[in-house]
Amino acid sequence: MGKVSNQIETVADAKAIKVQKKLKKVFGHLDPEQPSEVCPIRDILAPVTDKWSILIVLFLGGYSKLRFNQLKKMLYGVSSKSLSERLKWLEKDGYLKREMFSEVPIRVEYQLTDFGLAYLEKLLELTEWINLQVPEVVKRRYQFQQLIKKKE
Amino acid sequence: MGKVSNQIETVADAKAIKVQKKLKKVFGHLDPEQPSEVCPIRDILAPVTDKWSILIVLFLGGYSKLRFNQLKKMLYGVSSKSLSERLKWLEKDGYLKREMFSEVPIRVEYQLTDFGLAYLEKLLELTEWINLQVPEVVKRRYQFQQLIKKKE
DNA sequence: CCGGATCCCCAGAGATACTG
DNA sequence: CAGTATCTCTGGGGATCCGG
Repeated sequence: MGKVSNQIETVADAKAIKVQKKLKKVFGHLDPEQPSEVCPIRDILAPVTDKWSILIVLFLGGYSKLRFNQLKKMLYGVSSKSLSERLKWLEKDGYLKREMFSEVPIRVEYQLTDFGLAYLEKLLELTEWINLQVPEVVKRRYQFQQLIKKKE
Repeated sequence: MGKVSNQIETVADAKAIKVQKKLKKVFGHLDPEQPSEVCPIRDILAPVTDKWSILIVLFLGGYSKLRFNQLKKMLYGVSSKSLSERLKWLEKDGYLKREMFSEVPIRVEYQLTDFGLAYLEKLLELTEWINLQVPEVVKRRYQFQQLIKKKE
């Protein structure tokens, strides 16, 4: 039994070592004392993995072009301020382009760039996977809640 | 030229239609008036795509088991409160398991579950991709900043 | 001592009203 | 219509405390 346990540990450790190599590439720094100037996760990825940014990219993927208020309706619950900020950020990093038409009333259209489309692909892989996991996660949350209740 | 333009639009639209089909699966509701009870993005995915959660999963992937303060050092900048909350959330949803050893001093180890390892795989795909994009994003941010300065 | 929990405080998100 | 301005207030960080 100890042998089996050891084998399992070895497999897990071998896996961990592979991941560590990838981590070094991604972080550049695994030493917290000497963080690299730009952390891919903290500075590049995380700012566009929040709820609104993900929804913006997915909906722009699904509709090609969308106006400000069209997006706002689809992302029900978002404030003008948050939507505006998220759009500005996504534009700044090159995920989407903003086109303004000086008509009356004014019209502004947002559309994914090639870079945005590449990000969309990654997001679709992630969202399709999570979609399959929803029932299990909901179940686990419920079970966890029951455990808390028992303790009280 | 109009013809070329139309072709491009057609290609983009065909792409959009494909994405729309996937969106319907992921959202369950594309009608904001009738949002589904559980939105995979808002309720299941987004809570674990924040900066700290991503880093936690990646580091647990790289080290198999980690104690609270080990994690805290690796995630330099995180507060005990935030780390504690994120760990609790990730445990609740089944990404990791928490093992407590009633020694003196107390020892608590965190380790990814199979579900957590599956999520790790998805995160690695995403982070390896973003890692390749870092230079371009940094460049675009700089250029955007220059544009703002010019306007001022 | 370690792993949090608690309290306090502030930046940032949200709601509302307003404007080019 | 597409945002800003303003106010509010919650969520997250820092410091401190505490049970095991």
